[in-house]
Amino acid sequence: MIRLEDVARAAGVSKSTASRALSRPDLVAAGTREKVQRLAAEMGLSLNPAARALFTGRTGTVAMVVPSLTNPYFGPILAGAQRELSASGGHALISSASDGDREVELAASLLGHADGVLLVTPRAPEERLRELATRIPLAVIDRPVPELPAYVADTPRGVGLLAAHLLELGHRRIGYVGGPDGSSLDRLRIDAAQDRVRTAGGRLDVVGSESPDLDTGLRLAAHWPFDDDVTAVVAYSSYIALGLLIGLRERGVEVPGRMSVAAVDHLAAVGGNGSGPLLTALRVPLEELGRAAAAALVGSTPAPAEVTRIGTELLLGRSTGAPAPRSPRGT
Amino acid sequence: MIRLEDVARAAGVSKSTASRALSRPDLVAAGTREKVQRLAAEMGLSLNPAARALFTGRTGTVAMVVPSLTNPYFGPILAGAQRELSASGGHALISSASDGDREVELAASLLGHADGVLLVTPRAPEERLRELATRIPLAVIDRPVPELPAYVADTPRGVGLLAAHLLELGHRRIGYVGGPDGSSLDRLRIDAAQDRVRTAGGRLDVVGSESPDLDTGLRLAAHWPFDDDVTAVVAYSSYIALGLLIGLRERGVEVPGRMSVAAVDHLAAVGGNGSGPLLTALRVPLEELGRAAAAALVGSTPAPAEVTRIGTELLLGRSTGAPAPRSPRGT
DNA sequence: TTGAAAGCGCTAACAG
DNA sequence: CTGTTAGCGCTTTCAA
Repeated sequence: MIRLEDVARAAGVSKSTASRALSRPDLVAAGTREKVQRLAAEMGLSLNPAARALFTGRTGTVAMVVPSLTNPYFGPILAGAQRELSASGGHALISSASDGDREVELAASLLGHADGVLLVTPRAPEERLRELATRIPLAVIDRPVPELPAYVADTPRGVGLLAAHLLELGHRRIGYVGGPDGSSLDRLRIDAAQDRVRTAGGRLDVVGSESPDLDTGLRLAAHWPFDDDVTAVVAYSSYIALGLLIGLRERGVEVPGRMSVAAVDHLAAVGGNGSGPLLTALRVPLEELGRAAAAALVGSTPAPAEVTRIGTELLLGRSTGAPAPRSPRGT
Repeated sequence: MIRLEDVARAAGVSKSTASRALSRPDLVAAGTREKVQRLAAEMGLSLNPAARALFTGRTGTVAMVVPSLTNPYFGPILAGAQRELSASGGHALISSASDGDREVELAASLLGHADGVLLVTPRAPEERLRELATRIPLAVIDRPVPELPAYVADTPRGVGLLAAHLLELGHRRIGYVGGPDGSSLDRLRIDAAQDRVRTAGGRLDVVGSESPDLDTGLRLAAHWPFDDDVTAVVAYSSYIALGLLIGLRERGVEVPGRMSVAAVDHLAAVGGNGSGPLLTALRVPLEELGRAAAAALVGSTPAPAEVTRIGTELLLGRSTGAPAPRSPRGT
């Protein structure tokens, strides 16, 4: 590995001048500058990041902590953050934490390794997160933590749109498949949906704490957890929704004929061959979430310690339709 | 951030003794050792990784380069590698490279940041990869590169199993949906399937270069690319297979009644409620791939420069069955 | 505009 | 068993 000193010697200048020619070009004579830069490129100089970090105290790296690397929901978030980081010459450290304690522990252990930590849907108590933030720059994704820079997809608002759509189609009894207990965002979503549905004189039945898999959807379709008069279901995960769609159809329940299905993310809501996407869902700007949070962490100005909400968009697909008539009079 | 010197002072010893008490405890008197260790813990000492790396030349970090962070196929691989790394106190750097050039460029730029690089399904020419390996320790996942430590899922063998299964059910005309051009593994898979199918007097029809999405499957179901006498399809991605399953059923083609569908990975092959998994597929040990490759990179002994094949397992699901009779005599 | 020198925090020879 | 010392490669005062 070729060092600054090698280039300096080749250029016939001192280390200091070589260093300046690269990091503060305006401080050296044009001729010297160009010679050093050319040689650096030719010789393939790569400044030792450790030495650099030791002096500057900055690593150029941001760490991302996610609950799980296998959950496809986090992929786009990581991708967005990673793209933003490499655009500014930085790198992304990544790790997964099984629970809130491990999250905080991990983030703290990252102190000298990264300039900041991006916590994605962290589960530690707010107080611990705020305490952590006093030790290392923090940004949070998909959890609104007061007094911390947080970036959340405004899915509560989006679920309102979803509920409105279903109500407009005529549904009054709607099921909701919720996420892990203690997800503050899921609670907000449920509240938002409740509001709309109740206002319209309907009822929302909630089952909770389901994991975001196809499997969950298939299982729920097989062991139906809702009352028989439920005519539409919203799942917080599009994989659950897809599982429901497949499972219901396998059991002879037409979707959307007898049951409408919708999802709170758009990961599996694909396929618009003229007939519209497969699933009615919320388009959630996951990459943008990651990008914004990463930008907040690497930006020269400290990130504002406030919650930033990013809007979602209703994606009308062919998994929702008018409810089947209650008594088989029509058709 | 509290430094070694602070702890040394508090313990009334020199920096060197404090350093030794932590990294080579056997070289220090029991009393001193315990005092230093206790104080280090109490004061929350965290050794500066940059200083450490500057001296030792090792960062304790391994970089992983994947083609895409949004493709769910890579999640489990990353998870396996990351788990292995953190088990040995290391960290994982992550980035995605859009093409072969960028891959090599990226890996080279990682030189001082990571002790080694894990390339997942890299697309650069073998020669460039071998050249890269002379500059930084390398391990490759899911591409057999001679003279490099490579860990590949033996899906060619697995596809043979899949083909045998379909042939045994009575299928003779089988479709195959292949991946991006130039994937050496996919070529091997196609060859393996061809072999089996031809030997049994059947024919394999291949369409290629499809991206691994649900969407692709839906599209193919809508614009059927195979001859009408094809009675079974194998897709290299389970998301494509799932899309096919949904799309075909939506068009009234029963699966597996009129068309059998199978996949070369098990990501979407879920749901065994007594009736078996939704999809017939190959269980591919993705986490194990990541784990093994990461272990090779951090192990004290250099990784063997050879291809290690990891077996797959046939997962019989309810998306495959006997072909429908050609002429509608029976039933 | 440039060079000499100090030092970031740590570890490992080398004496004692 | 422990302390002193030097130095990893870089950046930045401080003088020239």
